[in-house]
Amino acid sequence: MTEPDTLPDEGADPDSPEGRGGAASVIPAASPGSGRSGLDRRRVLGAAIEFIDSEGLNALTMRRLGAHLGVEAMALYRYVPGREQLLDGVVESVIDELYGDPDVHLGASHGWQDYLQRLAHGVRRIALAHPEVFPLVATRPPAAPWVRPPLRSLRWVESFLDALIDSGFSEESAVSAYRAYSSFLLGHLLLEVSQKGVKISPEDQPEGVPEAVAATDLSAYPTVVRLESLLSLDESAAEFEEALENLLGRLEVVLREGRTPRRGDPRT
Amino acid sequence: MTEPDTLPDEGADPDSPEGRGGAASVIPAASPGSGRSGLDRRRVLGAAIEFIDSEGLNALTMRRLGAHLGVEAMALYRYVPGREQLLDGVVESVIDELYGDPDVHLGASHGWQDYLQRLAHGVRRIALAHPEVFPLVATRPPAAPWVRPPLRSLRWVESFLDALIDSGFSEESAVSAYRAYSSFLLGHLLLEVSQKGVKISPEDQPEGVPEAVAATDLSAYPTVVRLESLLSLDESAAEFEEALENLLGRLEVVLREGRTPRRGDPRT
DNA sequence: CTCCTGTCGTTTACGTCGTAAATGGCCGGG
DNA sequence: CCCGGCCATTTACGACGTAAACGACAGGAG
Repeated sequence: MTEPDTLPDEGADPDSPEGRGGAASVIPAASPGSGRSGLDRRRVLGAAIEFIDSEGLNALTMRRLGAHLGVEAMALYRYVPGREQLLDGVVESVIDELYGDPDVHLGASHGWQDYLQRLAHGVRRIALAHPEVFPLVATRPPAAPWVRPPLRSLRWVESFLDALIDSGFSEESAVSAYRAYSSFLLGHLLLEVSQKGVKISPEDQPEGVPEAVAATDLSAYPTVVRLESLLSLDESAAEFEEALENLLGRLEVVLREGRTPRRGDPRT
Repeated sequence: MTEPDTLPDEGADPDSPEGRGGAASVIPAASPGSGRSGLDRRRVLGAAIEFIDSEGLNALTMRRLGAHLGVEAMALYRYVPGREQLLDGVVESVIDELYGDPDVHLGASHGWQDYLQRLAHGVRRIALAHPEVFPLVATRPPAAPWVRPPLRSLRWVESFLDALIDSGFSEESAVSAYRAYSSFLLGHLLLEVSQKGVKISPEDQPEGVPEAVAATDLSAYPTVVRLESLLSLDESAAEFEEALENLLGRLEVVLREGRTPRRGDPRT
């Protein structure tokens, strides 16, 4: 399964925003002249993403977004029906970045494992590029109960199912794989970005006295204290990779044995 | 009423709110008389949870919560510093319901697998009892980077690590298990509640003409259409169980082989 | 050139929000 | 009896989302 080249030696995360060519970056903006004014739905959505990335989700208001675009708040309503739909548009735009990622393919031309691996890393790249937006991707109610985050578009669901079915999966197995894959991506990536957020977010504490900070009393939790350095290690990339490979392994068994795994079946 | 009969055999979900004795239910409220007035931090938090469960997260405002308690909004500020901290308190209260769950233990007295299984189901019960609150549990920035949702309290982290270490896991394996377990819980439960939300949420559309509804054009997605019935099946309980068992299986291997699994190691 | 019509951003306005500050009722100990 | 502390209310302010009316300006038709 070749796989997209992987980690050189230690550390370097291939999905981190700086660590790659530049897919999963900002929206190019539609207008040809692309000068200052000339609003546009794409531009509004792009500015919203940019704004959330840099100021945080809570800071996004119609008025401020307007100001960011050099325009009054009400001008935005010509391109977006309201704030909620603006956020929906943001979510849609962000996952649409997948289409622009040259490493992610819509079909399983190099095998389903390659397909799933590339797709997973593509989504991870997006999550890491927009850590403040990803929780929105994760929690906004999907259009239909069977469109699951983070692959929130019919087109990707279709692509996913086709890829697996074309590769020999039964329809049941493909659907069940879709569910397992969604859970896996959502859990790992949401945890990873929420953790990333905490590294900076605790609203810069301009403590006059850096000593005696309000560090909660840890004496009741000796194990946590003892393992603090282990717990603080950021192994996101390795964990992601390992969980992904485990999932692929499970699916391989399902494919080989041609069945949907069921409770009560004898193991392996 | 020993449960309103529900699905007879196949489906009965042991974690669904009706399907159990009654752990993971509302807060008992502290005051003995427990009549009308006599505000209280516990009561405020309890009312907030109740309110979110019944009206949705977006509907919660200080003023409305006040009204719900028969009180003006400003009265709440005597018990809670502000809206954000109110939400933090809600999250904390909700996971504290774990302590009241007789099926969840703090130690691994019946083996680590029993411990993890009970804990997982306890959290799932909470998620299903408060589907509108759970996204908050999942996305609120945690206190420290190594306190991961959904087990957002030092006490549970301590309990988790101790349980595994006491059962023979190395410190590294215990930490790595903690991470994998968190991802698993978060992904599955968030997906499950978000899906549950969609079943009802699409703001009741009082369409005059039930025909020709704005159903998006599905003709471009034949596989999705063909598999719609499969996709719509709600197999949450089984998926959860299967993924949990798979995780336990992985951990068993880690424990037996006394190592932290690493990329590149020969597979089983 | 003038006028008409459509597009698009601005102005104004309203109701609601979170919350700081001042106010007022009540209650138990001197 | 009064009086200080507790605790809910009242009042007030700035920011928010958005409905509605209002210009400003462009380009085609006469």
